Amino acid sequence: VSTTTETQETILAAARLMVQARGYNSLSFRDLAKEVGIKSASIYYYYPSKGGLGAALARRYGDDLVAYLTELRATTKDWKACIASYTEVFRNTLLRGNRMCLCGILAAEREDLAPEVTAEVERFNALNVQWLSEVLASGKPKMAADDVRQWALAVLAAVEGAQLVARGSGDVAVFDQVLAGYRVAGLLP
Amino acid sequence: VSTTTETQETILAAARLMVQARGYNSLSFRDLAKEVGIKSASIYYYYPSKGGLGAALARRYGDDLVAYLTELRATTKDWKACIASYTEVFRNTLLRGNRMCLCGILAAEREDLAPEVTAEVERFNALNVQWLSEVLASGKPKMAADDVRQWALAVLAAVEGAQLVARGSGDVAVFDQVLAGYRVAGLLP
DNA sequence: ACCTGAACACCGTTCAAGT
DNA sequence: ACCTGAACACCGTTCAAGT
Repeated sequence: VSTTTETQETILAAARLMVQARGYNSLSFRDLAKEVGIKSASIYYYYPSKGGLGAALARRYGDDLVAYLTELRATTKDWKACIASYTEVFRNTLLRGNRMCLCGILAAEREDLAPEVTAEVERFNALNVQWLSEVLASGKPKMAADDVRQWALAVLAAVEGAQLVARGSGDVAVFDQVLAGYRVAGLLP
Repeated sequence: VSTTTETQETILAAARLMVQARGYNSLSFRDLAKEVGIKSASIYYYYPSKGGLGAALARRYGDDLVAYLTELRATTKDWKACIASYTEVFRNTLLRGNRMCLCGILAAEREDLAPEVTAEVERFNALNVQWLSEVLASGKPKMAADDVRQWALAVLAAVEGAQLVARGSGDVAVFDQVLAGYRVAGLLP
């Protein structure tokens, strides 16, 4: 159980937006500190290193998504609507300044990540596969558990890929077109 | 028509591997120069800036892929075998040091790219969609051209996503599992 | 034509010092 | 408890100078 101070929250929020927009490597402690209103050296009072901040960032990102998805599943009965809301999350990220899923962009930068950050990225993927598996299984009750899991992993990868290519094109319409293609193929309901 | 010197080729080859492994932002001119056997300032004799090198890198990457794919299509009649070889290219990239498609990792770093580099990333995507469209159309001759193109774009995004998630997991088996999921869904033949 | 050392403003990080 | 300035070795880039 960890508590965070107000300053820590400000740091996390600002850093998240910066990393989603420009990547982990481009995150400058001096720029981040300027945004928060402190000096770059002060960040080290709250986080031991850039890796430490990155890990906290990824963990919080996963926690927030799980909170949203849990709530979504509790209030939305239709599994197809659940999947639609799921993909909408990734779409909205693009809409907000052509940003990427935090863990998607971290995956691309894997070789530069501290082990603690890599671990959080893997946890994030596992969380997504878990939730997707539950939703997909509720839609196809007769499907074998292993097949459902494989499907869930494919959905995660496909949506991350759609976001990556759309971002590279700088055009949300590409995201929509790719997802339409997934639906025609039967990957998405 | 542009010719490249021997030194330029050495720079391009070394830089490609470095960017695929660690990303564009992490590419250090000092490290690159050390690899080539010159000083970092000398790179500016061949390329006007990091952006200029990045653009040359992406263009060459696209050219090389097109050359391979054209040859592949000329020698392989079966469209399913063509698609299988296509995905194999991405798989092999992962196998060589957990590397990523150059333009995939550049797409993730889009906000930090010079406009000339972004343009090359978009060209790369277009090249892939074009080739995939031709192959898929040969497999489904009755499908409408727009639908084929949408399918092709979906395949590109899906494979890029599979690579991204697999790299984040540091495990090629994830790539294989995702692709198996695509095949079951019908996205891949 | 091709290469270099030295300088510039940047970066993450450390640390002794301030309140 | 919280913050800072100054220093370290890095970075891309420039440029005058070398052969």
